[in-house]
Amino acid sequence: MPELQPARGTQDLLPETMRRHRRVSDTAREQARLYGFAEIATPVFEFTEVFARPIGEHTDIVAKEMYTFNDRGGEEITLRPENTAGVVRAVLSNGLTQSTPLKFFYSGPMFRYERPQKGRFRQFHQIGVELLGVAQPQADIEVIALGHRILQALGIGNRVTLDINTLGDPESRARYRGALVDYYTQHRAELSEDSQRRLDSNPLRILDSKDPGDIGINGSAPAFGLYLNEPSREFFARVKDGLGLLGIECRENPRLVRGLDYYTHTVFEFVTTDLGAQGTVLAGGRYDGLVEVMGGPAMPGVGWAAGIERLAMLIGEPPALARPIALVPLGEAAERAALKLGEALRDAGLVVELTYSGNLQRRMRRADRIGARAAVLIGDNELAQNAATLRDLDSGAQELVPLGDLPARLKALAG
RNA sequence: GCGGGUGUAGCUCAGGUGGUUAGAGCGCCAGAUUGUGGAUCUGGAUGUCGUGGGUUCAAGUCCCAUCACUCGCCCCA
Repeated sequence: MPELQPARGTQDLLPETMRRHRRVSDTAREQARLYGFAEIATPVFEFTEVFARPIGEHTDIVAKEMYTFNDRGGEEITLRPENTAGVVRAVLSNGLTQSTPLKFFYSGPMFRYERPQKGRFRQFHQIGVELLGVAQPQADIEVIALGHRILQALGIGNRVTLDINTLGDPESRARYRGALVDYYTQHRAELSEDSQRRLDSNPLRILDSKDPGDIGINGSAPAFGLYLNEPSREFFARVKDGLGLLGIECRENPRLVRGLDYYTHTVFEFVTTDLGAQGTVLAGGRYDGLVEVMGGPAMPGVGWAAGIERLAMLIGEPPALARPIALVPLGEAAERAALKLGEALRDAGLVVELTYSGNLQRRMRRADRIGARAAVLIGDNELAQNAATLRDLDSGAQELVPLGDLPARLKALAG
């Protein structure tokens, strides 16, 4: 074990970072609540099949990025690489399919065995929503609107753009995929090494290639529009219309292809150019076949997930913390009185920190360091009068205040 | 998994072509100020030079390996 380092791709969330994470997840949770999404939590690990089948055996996530191991009972377990499959499993396990629509919000850690990079970790955190049981495009529109609203609320609406595309229904997608395979197979030798591999694993991905040679070949690749059947075309048009109605700007990107097998119809990504190679900040789509693939009834679904780390890096400073009141006792009797006074002040809702050791000067310096709004000094003089010296640390003014008046006085200061 | 860059104090970084006890700023600690913080002044402590090998009379400095971070590819949030 390499000494005292965290395992590769993991990190400690120290208070400053944690506050940013909390700002992201709290904001998302609150906005999701306004749409009727209820928070749930599913296990951090599941039986491997829960992820392997729905995500797709040949996807990178399943083929090389899952933390999979056998537990002591011999079960094959996987740390969740994403949460949609877990949520669907929970829906099926708990018999929730009777009471659609289902609207869930979640927040928690995910795990992928990848080479770490800026905005990419082996343990990372996602917030996400899933809306199950609604086949209408209104579901797509609301889910995207919720993502949009969260980004706005976080103050980064102007740093991201929304890309949107459709993969059509399974029939359209299969026909298009067939056409692409035919086309690229004819040009197999000219394709980049990566794209030759993609041709076998996920041909739609070739459309998204950054290789200059591939881009040339893509120029005359068949367009999805020709293979979309009428219902799929109509569905996508209604999604776009709804977004327009809500004033949500988006860019139709026919090259937007999502990696997971379960997507159908709408796919979308909010992307930024401020995070290097990791541009995607919130992404998702519709997954109408997933529930059935996992052994449930035919049930449509749409959702998205967002990377908390990535969002936390984009947002500004979180709001300042409430400034504490510092208790500064001097002497044995005062220490005891301060302990009790602290509880009384906290009963009044004040943030109170004790200065634990040292002489007056040291304790006052400590009070200053923690950004205290005021210091409450208690020594023998004060005790004798059942009062305390209240010092305003911003103005430097101080006066003797009866203990009974302290909560009100401090609340006035803190407010 | 592939390719490039970086690794010296808690933090940000100096340390030409190898040469004695490895430096600065910030921060930290102590004092000036034994019932009063911030500012100032004075003094102090920082460290397996990422780790392990190698070359050399001598390695923070050169070589190899390894680990971590970082940028890009792949993929993705």
